[in-house]
Amino acid sequence: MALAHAIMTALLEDDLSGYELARDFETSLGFFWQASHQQIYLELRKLADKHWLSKRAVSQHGKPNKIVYGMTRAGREALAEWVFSSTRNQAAKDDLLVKLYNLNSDNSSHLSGEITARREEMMRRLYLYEKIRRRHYSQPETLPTRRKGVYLALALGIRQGEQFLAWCDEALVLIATARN
Amino acid sequence: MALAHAIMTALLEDDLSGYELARDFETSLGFFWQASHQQIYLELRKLADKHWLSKRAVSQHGKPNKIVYGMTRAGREALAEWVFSSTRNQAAKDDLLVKLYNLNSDNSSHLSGEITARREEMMRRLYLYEKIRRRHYSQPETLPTRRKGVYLALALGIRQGEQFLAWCDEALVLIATARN
DNA sequence: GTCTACTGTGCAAAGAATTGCATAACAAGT
DNA sequence: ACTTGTTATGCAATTCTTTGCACAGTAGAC
Repeated sequence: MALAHAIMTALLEDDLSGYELARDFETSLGFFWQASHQQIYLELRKLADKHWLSKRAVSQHGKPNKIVYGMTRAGREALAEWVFSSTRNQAAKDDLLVKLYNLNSDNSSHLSGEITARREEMMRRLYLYEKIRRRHYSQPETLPTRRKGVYLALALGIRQGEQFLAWCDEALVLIATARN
Repeated sequence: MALAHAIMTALLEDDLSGYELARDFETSLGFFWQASHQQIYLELRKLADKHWLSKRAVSQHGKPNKIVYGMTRAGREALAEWVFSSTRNQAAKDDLLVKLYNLNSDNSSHLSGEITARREEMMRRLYLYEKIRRRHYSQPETLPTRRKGVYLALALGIRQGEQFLAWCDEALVLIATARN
């Protein structure tokens, strides 16, 4: 049920269409909960059927029309309640680490390549994170409560990201010695 | 397809039954790829049907009989090939972070509790990690290639785990100030 | 004897997620 | 005119994962 709640969380402050949500998911909440547009559109319809979201068509000029969703009172209540539910231990699924268990001299250069690619992706992401932090969260203690939570998610992303970069460097060095 | 490959990876060195695999998944590879026993049993049967795994019944005394699976030549080849496939960007789904986006004075003490619980779980896990590292991976440079890969997965787990602990402390402090 | 815990394997239904495809309005460039 | 790119929404099939249940043998405690 968490996708539904992630979507509602994203709609807490702004009403958004499926397309806008899907795009936002690539940059903010989506860092902590990925979803494809198919999933999002389907879930939005389900949530509207449940009356946790309201739905309205918006005509646009210069662009196709869109359907904008917003939180209802029932939705807000359901979301608030969900926060109190017990959190299941998270996913933790990473192909790359499973692949590393299979490291050998044949695949070491391929795996180095994968790690390098991941490193670069993480660099880009960290750059974004840092930009957001500087811009909106430079003084976390003074933020209103809800924003403190958002800051903390960001802070974890930054910590983990930086650690990941350091790990990539360690890994690349160690794998390089394995190639001989 | 990655569950199949995670299972085969676990079977690279030892032949195991579904039960043993499920148990091992809770402590080693399972740190990077979680799976329930239902999933594992099903996947094992599928893999045996595909002839990527061999299957043999083993009678035991003092315990129910079991079915032990082992890698076949075809399985090893398929696994080796899979390592070269492109790795999709990983899951990244964490309820707790979505919940943090909903932080407010009502739920702050609940969320502190969740974070505390996570922190303790991570402490236990780190303790395990460190034990394994000291015991088997104290000198990574001298390990045979494959073991270097396993070490690297462990090293990432340790780095991320330590960072997570630090983050929990940061979060608990910040949330405590939010409660007022 | 009965209860609890551990070992061991499995089915079935529901829910979540991926993959591939399909459609369509409009803008801007060639 | 034609192609490319962005905005915008959706269906269908398949695969993956979770949840709940079921069965069964053995050991040890009470």
